[in-house]
Amino acid sequence: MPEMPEVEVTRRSFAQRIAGARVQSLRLGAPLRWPLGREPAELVGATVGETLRRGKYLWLPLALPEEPAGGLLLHLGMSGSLAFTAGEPAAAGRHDHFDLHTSLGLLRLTDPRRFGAVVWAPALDGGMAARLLAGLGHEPFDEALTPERFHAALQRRRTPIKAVLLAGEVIVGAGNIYACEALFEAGIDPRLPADRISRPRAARLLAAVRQTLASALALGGSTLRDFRDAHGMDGQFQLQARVYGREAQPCPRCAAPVRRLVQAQRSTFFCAACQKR
DNA sequence: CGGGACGCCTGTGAGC
DNA sequence: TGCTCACAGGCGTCCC
Repeated sequence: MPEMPEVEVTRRSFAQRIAGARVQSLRLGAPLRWPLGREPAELVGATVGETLRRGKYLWLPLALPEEPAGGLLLHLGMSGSLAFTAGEPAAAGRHDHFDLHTSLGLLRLTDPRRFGAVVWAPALDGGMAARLLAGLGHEPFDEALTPERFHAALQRRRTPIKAVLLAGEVIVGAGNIYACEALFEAGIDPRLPADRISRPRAARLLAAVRQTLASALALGGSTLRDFRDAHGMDGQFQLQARVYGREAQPCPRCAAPVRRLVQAQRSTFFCAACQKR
């Protein structure tokens, strides 16, 4: 699934319902991206805290009686989704690779491609979690990320702006869909080296990223194939994508055909007429 | 070091 | 119908 809106929509759809639950058992399916890093039996009896999000990661705090708090860092990879169900859980299917049975219900990770991860860490800023989160940029709605700072960060990269957005080292959360959409909204050619973007255009891009992500959040994210929130609901943003997945269709602004090219091994969709270098 | 390619996996849809 | 191929929302790692 997995850009920031989908992860955040998922978080909101189960965080309140699982908070305070007592862990009863864990079930691991096929290996995910990394090993759990902890004996599952040792987590039985832990109390679930408030689920947080950092970038496209979720942090599920688990308080154990006999040791300082730790938790599970979850990532949904390309094809993962989480479901939280109270009551009688369905039997695990072939793509269900992590089950957290609790006193309030079952949190289940379904991930056909298994690029996702569930990793134990002693703290959000410790162990494996610290390593994985170390290089992340600002949260998109972090007010500390001013247009000036955004522009200054872009000035330090010569890579195409699309790749800079995807890398998440300046600003996290925009994956392939939203990076394409934000660049379209800002009228910026995805091939433009980041350091050639003027201050006013950087400000416009930052606003476009925020507006695109906010819009996707409001629409429950994008469901291209498998994304569902933890209630099993589809997202709707994909229905209003302006360029993503629309190769050869008319640009909604100028009617020129939307083009596709490959950058950093990923498809980029854009309008060569509206998006300027 | 910045920047780019690779690989992890499975599923789906297009084209033949 | 059945096969092969390209492609898919991410990201850590390795190489130059």
